[in-house]
Amino acid sequence: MSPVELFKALGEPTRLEMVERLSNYGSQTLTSLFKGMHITRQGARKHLQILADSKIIILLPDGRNTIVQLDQHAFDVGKKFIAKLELRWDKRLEALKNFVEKK
Amino acid sequence: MSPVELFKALGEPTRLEMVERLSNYGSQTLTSLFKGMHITRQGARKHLQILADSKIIILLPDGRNTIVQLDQHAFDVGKKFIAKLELRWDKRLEALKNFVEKK
DNA sequence: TATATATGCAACATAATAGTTGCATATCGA
DNA sequence: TCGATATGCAACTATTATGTTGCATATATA
Repeated sequence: MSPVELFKALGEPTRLEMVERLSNYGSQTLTSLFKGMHITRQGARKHLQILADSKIIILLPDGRNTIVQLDQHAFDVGKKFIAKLELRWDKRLEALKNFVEKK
Repeated sequence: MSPVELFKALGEPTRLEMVERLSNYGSQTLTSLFKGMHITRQGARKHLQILADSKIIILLPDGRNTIVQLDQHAFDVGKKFIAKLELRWDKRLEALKNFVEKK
């Protein structure tokens, strides 16, 4: 999963709220998850598919229900990406500092 | 800045590449930044405006140039968001573990 | 076995996004 | 000063994303 895809999936209000709900209240069925949100079941289903494609959630069919659960490693790619960029940032600042001091 | 806005800004290939370039090579002018990317200057400018609105970069007019630099705290909101969600996740797992053990 | 519940898929309408072209403006340097 | 360079803004187009309605299917449960 690429960082772009992860960020894109999280960069939509309805989807991010779904992720927060799952984080707060744990796994639940598709129907219970979108209730209270101003969207139809089919609309919610599309968002869940996008989150599943991005490996943020897992959709588990269970009889007539579909259980939605957060993927344990949902944010790993994002965390790594950010850490890598911040490391480079720091290294450049360090190099700049050394350069200035040597003058 | 909200997490949604941050993730949305980062969830686009051209913008994410711009952020990576800034991280790798440091601050540079608008023109040097988009060169080599398959996009016009005006197209690039739109993306930079979005990144600036999201407080990921800072646009500094300097004579006829515009210096683009990464904001030092660009990812803070995102890191906090992820940390908060993962903490909740862990707490729920802990509670579940305790519940099961007591049975 | 009916009936209610939970879901999936496809088609469509609308809104948002990405990217372009065209034109205007400002600044640097010979 | 004059040409080259660097930029900004507005209008337009094409593509993508969001969200809906409608219909079909599967599974609980009374």
